[in-house]
Parts: sequence; structure tokens; C-alpha cells
Amino acid sequence: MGRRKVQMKRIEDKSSRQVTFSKRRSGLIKKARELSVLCDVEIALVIFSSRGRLYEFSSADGLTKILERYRCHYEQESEASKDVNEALRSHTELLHIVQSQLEEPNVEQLSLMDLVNLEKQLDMALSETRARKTQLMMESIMTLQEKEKLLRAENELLERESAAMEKNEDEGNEVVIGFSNHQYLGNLRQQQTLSLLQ
Amino acid sequence: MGRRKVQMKRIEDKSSRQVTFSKRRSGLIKKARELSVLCDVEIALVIFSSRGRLYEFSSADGLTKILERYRCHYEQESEASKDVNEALRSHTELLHIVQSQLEEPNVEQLSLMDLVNLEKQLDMALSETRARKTQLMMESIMTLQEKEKLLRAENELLERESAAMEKNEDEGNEVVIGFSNHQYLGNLRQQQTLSLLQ
DNA sequence: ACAGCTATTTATAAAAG
DNA sequence: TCTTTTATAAATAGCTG
Repeated sequence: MGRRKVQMKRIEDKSSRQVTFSKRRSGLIKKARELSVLCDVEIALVIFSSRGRLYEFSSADGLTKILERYRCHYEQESEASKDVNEALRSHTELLHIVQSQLEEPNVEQLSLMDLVNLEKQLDMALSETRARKTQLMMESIMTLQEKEKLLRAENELLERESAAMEKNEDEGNEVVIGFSNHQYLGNLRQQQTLSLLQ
Repeated sequence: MGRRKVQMKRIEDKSSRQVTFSKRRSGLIKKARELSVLCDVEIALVIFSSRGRLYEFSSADGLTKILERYRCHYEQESEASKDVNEALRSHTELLHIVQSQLEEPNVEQLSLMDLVNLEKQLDMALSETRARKTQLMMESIMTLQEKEKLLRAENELLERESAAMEKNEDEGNEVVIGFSNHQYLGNLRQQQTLSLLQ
């Protein structure tokens, strides 16, 4: 598509090779963008010039930013449950894809590659769910650890209060306390346990 | 470049979207190949259809190497994009591993059933690991909950003790206590959170 | 879903400024 | 060297089978 047809081999003239590279590169990226938009598919395109310069296009670029924002708001509950729902939705969608693929008359057309890819997607979905679950549990543990810390502090306080009072007593008032289990709790192995979790 | 100009937005009609995808995909890959040949540059192109099918093109050096190079090129970039790249790279790498495994002479003997069974086995292994992890976390949470319960009981006891003592006091002994945060902790949403976990 | 066929639109090689 | 223009090659949207 130019003044004349071009041979499909390396352009020897350095200058026109550079010009062609510049033009065709932008054309290729444009086409990649169009394809991703028109057909709603994910595309990653990476080009290294002979001098090591990098050019890229990625339909997931917007997605990356969304995921980043998603991570920022990750700790908030409302967002969290939304995320769970989203994961569930996409998971279900994937299952439907698998079903429809397998229910088609011409199963033979499913190449091994296709199956591998589907399996991978499923596994990624699983991974997401797993990661989400793990995070929720971690948060749960964190919360409980926080509470434990607070309760310990409170206990110490009360203990000191109790000791101070006892010291100032002179008559033998009977007290309700039968035993004290302040030191009941051993050292936490929490750190150890958590290290096992990932 | 067709009978009419096309709007740059997702093609809503599923059928024609599929047709366009097929045509433009091959066109894009062709253009990528041409650019890599004419200008002697490295190109990696990955396309995921909405159905999870993978299409790719890469110039001589191979997708993995190019993506590896890409990753190095971006070492100084943000964490997020690094993660995405890494995911893409390892994804592709894994794919190649599986492919090479499957490209052995007697691939034809691998039936769908075999693949399904293989997948099942893999997933069971994953499940086991996952279950183990979950169990560890659950135990961790249980332990912490137990501790919380004990600490609460202890607190109550101490509080009662304190109250009893205060009642039997007649002189204004100064006490060490400045504040009390017994009710600091809100109601647990632990039950709710846990229900989300499975 | 796929293959071939134009009428058109796009991309771009080469020329011009 | 860069940008713009132009002539032409390519790609492809909508058809038809």
C-alpha cells in the first residue's frame, strides 16, 4: 500500500528502514487498539527497536490502573464484598464458557491449547478466590490480635489497680476472687503460624 | 477499509464481532510479522479472545525472551506493572512448558478424558494445599478467639474485684487508674466474617 | 462457522516541500 | 531531518453461498 509493492525482507537502507519502522509501528499499534476495542479482547504488544528502544501497547493498561485502585480500597469492607461478588461472577462466567465449549457438537475442534488455556483461566479464578479468602482470614486474625493486645493492656491495668487496693486494705474484707489466671496465656506462636500460611 | 466506515467501539452483534475478530486478528498478526521482518525488530504479540483462546506472534527470539527483556526494561517502573508483566511472562512460560510436554510424539493418545483426569488430579493437589492452609488459619483464628474469651472473663472478674474493693474503702486512697476502656471493643463481626470465608 | 467477493476505507512508499 | 502530499497497495465490512 504505497507507490509500489514491497518485498518481504529486511530493508537494507538504514534510513528508509527507520522511516518504515516508525510508520508501521504506529500503524500496528493503532490496529491493535482497534482490535481490542472492536472485539473486546485483551491484547499485549511489545516492540523492541534494533537499538533497544521499547514500544508497547496493552489493552489491559486501563485494567492495571483499575486493579491498582482496587488494591488501594482493598481494606474497606464494602469494597471487599463487592470484590467477592465480582470474583464469583467471573468464576461463574468461566464455568459457563467451559460448559458451552463442551456442549458444542464439534468437541473435536477444541485443541489441546484451548483446553490448556481454559484450565489456566479457571485456575486463575481459583487463585483469586483463594487469595481473597486468605486475605479475609488474615484480616480476621489481625483484628483478633489487635483485640488481644487491648485486652492484655486492660488486664494489666486492672491488675495494678487491684494490687494497689489490696495494699491499702487493713480489715479482712472477703473478696469475690478465687483465683487469678492472668498469666494463663502462653507466648503466642502466632508469628510462626502465620509464616506457615503463605 | 470496507463497505462502510466502522465506529470505534465494541461491536455489539456477537456474530459479526466474531467475524471481525477473526479477520482483524490475522491481519494484525500479519502486520506484526511484516514489521519484524522489514525492520528487523523484535515483536511479541499476545491476544486473548473473550472465550479464553490464546493467539500469539513473536519474532524469532521467542515470546519468553522478549517478555523477559521487556520485564528487565521496566525494572524501574511501578510495582503494579511489574507484577502484571511478571504474571504475563510466567503465564506464557508455563504455557510453553505445557506445550512442549504435549508436543511429544504420542500426543494423539492423550484423550480429553485423560486431560480431564489430569486436571482433576492437579486440582485435588491444589485443594489439599488450600485446605491445609485454610485449616491452619482457622485454627489460628480459633485460638485467638479462645484467648479473647478468656481475657474477657478475666477482665470481668477483675472488674468485679475492683468494684468490691472500692465499695469497702473509706479513706480516699489515690488509685493508679486513669481511665477504663473495658467497653472499648465493639461487637464482634467475627461470625459474619467467617461465614464469608467458605 | 468458514470461504470468497467486491466496494470502500486505510495504510503507507515514495515524492515533494 | 521532518512534515505533508499523493498514488497505490492492502485490509476489510458487508454480502453471498
